This record gives sequence, C-alpha cells and structure tokens, in this order.
Amino acid sequence: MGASGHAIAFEVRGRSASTRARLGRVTTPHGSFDTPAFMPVATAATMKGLTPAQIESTGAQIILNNAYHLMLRPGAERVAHFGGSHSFMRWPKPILTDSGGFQAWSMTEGTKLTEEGVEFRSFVDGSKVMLSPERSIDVQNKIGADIIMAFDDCPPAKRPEQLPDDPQLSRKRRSNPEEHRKRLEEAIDRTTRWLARCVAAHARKDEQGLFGIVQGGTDLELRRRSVEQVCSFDLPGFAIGGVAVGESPAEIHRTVAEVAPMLPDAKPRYLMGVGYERDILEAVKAGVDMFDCVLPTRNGRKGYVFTPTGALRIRNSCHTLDAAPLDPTCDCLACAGGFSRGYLRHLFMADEMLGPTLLSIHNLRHFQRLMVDIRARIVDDRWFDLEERWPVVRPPGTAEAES
RNA sequence: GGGCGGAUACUCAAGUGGCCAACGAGGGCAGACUGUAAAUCUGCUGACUUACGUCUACGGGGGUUCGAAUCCCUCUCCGCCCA
Repeated sequence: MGASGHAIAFEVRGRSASTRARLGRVTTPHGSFDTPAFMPVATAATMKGLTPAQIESTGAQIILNNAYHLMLRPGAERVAHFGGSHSFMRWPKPILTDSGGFQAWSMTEGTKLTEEGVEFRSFVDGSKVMLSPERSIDVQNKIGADIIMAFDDCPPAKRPEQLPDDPQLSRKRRSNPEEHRKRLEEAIDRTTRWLARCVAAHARKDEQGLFGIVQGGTDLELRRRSVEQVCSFDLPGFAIGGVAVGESPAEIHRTVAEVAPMLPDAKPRYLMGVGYERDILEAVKAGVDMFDCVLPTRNGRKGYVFTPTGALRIRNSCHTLDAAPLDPTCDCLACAGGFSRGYLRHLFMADEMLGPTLLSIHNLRHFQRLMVDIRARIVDDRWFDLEERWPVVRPPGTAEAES
C-alpha cells in the first residue's frame, strides 16, 4: 500500500518548464509503470493474437481488461477461480480494468439507462444484464486488476450510430443543443452519485486503486462542475472520460487542455480512450499521465501501420515487391525481425493470422517508443525535435493549445 | 460421322428482343476505425471522363429487326451420348 493509504502510489519525478507535462511513476501491487504511459487494450483478457511475452516485447508496462466483456464471458467468478486476471492471462504486471460504462455508449442497442444502472442485452446469449456501480465494482474486485475504474455515465458526443455522413443525423444533433447539454448535466450528476456507490462497494481498497471519472462533454462549465464533484472523493487517481466519443480532434485537444489542469496535481491523470499520436502529445502537454487506446491493435489487425512518417496500409499494392521493413528505425519483432512489407502484405492478402499479430506488435511498439521519447523530452523540455520524429503535427482547424 | 448441351467482364455465375456496360458472389483496388460484440464496416471494379456523355463489349463471322448478350445461318472450341 502506498504512502497515501491507497493501493496505488504516484510519484512525480520531473516537470516540463514550458508545459504542464510531468514525468512520473505509478506503483501498484504488481509493479510500477512510467508515466506518461500508453496502456494497450486487452479487452477479453487477451491482446488479440499476442502472447504475454510478445506484449512485453513492445515495452508495455500496464494493460487494460474490460469488466463488461469478462463479466459476460467467461464470467468474473471464472476469472477469480483462476486467481484473477494476472494469473488467468499470464500477465504478471499491472492491469487496469474498465468498468463497462463505456459499453453503455458503444452498445446502445437494447440498453436501458436508469438511476440503478444500465441494463444491457448480452451479446453472448441475448439475456438481460444489469450493470450497476455495485455490480461493476464487484466484477472488477473479482477480476483483480491493480487499477479499477468507476462505473460512469458516458454520453455520446454524436449519435452512437456511425453515420457521420447522414445529413438527417447531423440536423437532429444541431437542432437541439440544449437537449444535449441537459443530457451532459444528467450524466455528470449521475456519474457522481454512482461514484459514491462505487466507493462504498469497493471491497479490496488495499489491493486495488479506484479511479474516478470526470464527464461533461466539451462544455467547460459542466467539466468544472464534474471535476469539483468527482475530485472531492479521496481516490488514488482521476480520469477524463467522455472524450473521443465522436468529437473532432480540435474539440478533444481543447477539452483536455482545459480539464487536465483542474485535476489534482498529486494524482495520476488518465485520459480514457485516446488516441492518435498528436492527441497523446497534446494531452501530455496539458498534464495527462495515462492513456489507453485500441488503435494500435484494432487498426493493426486490419493492415493499418503506424510509422513516424505517417500511416501505411500494408494491403496497398505499392508494397507488393517492397523488401523494406515497415519502419527502418523500429526495433520491434516485425521490423527488427526483418519481415518485409511485401511479405507482410502477402500475409494480409492470404488472411494469415501472423499478419495481424506482427502489425499489432509493431503498432504497439510504435506507441511505446513515442512514449519513451515523450518521457525523455519532459525534463529537458525540448519539444521541437519531437515533432520531427513523430506524426504529431496538429491537423488544420485545431486550436493552438499551447503557450 | 450423327445427336444433344454449352461458350457472358479477372474468376464463378444470372440474364432469353428495348428498363443491359449487363443481377449476385468471389477476387482485386481504395477508404474508415480514438475507455474493442471489429480478421468489422463503406465505396469502386470495361475504357476515356469530375460529371453529362462517348466508345468498345456477352466465342468468330454473317443475317433478321427501328432496336440483339437474347432470334436465324455458319464457323471454332468444350462437354455428354450414339456409331
């Protein structure tokens, strides 16, 4: 247990002079990890297609599991039977579980939101499943991650259906902004009430640190109110939720730049679900310490390659005869292993499972190397050359977040 | 030698007089993906063109018709049956 009285301790080891970025270390019952940290996502207690040794080879020091998915299959009790997720998936290092609050947003079909919790329809067998703060914490206690997340109410920025081109949808959204604000208000207050229930239900405070989650969309006033409420709880860390749920990169950057500094300086700050390299860099500069994102793995499995000079789609025909590695500067199993773009393309065209594995490894390593570089830049405060080594140039229309 | 059936775009395969540059599937080409129901989803796929459109095309050649992938003749090739 850390000096704070929590299972999780946070130590700030250095600060950037020109930005709010800080270098740190979080210590958990299963070891510590350096911050700013990128935490890859292993939803169902597996980093799809990778062994723990392969995960470790990417430099990951902490990974995510998802309470909702593990609750449905194989069941929290089953995971507990094997001694919790660390032992179950053979990953001895830190694990963080997401509470399932995000799934209420991403799987809206057939979900019912009440003060009690969210009623889902199980995608496994179609049965009705109630996920409440108490149930989520119970599940997370059983899974046994080092860091567990509050069960929050995470409203979408857009309609959940992925139809950004549908003019009808955007008209609907534009026509009633007050309705959306009302929804956000409801979400932050409910998130606070649910947090109190999470804290009360948490049965393993000495072994697992519970993080609170701030909501409020892109509305600064609502964010401020949410921060006041959530940070009034004595918790070992706080997260910014409700970001990257449909907003533009510019909105993400602005919101994070505003909200991160409001969170307690002495506790780790976790930006949930973000993101692209540019998003991570901007958030680090705003004072965020922890990130998670499915992009390196999900996109890697589809042939999308992250490189310092930008994205590569390995299926593109221009790689057919290319003997070069994905990234000549990369030391991952795929690049240092000498696998050519032409070979990797072949694996994808032939639907061979080694392809997604190797690209996931490469993408994960890409993000870990980005974090190593970012950490090295924080203390000496040299940011300019970092932007030459990583594709972090702000997209057009993004607010000038710094200075 | 005779009889019957078949030949459609990269592949398989629908289409039997105009609504056909031709259903569908595969393949190919390209795109999306931010707290993972994601090996998913979307678009394109004869040529030129932003598009309108124009041209070339349903085995080869000839014909009927205002109009043919579709009907007739003939040739080539393939399959099955009879000799």
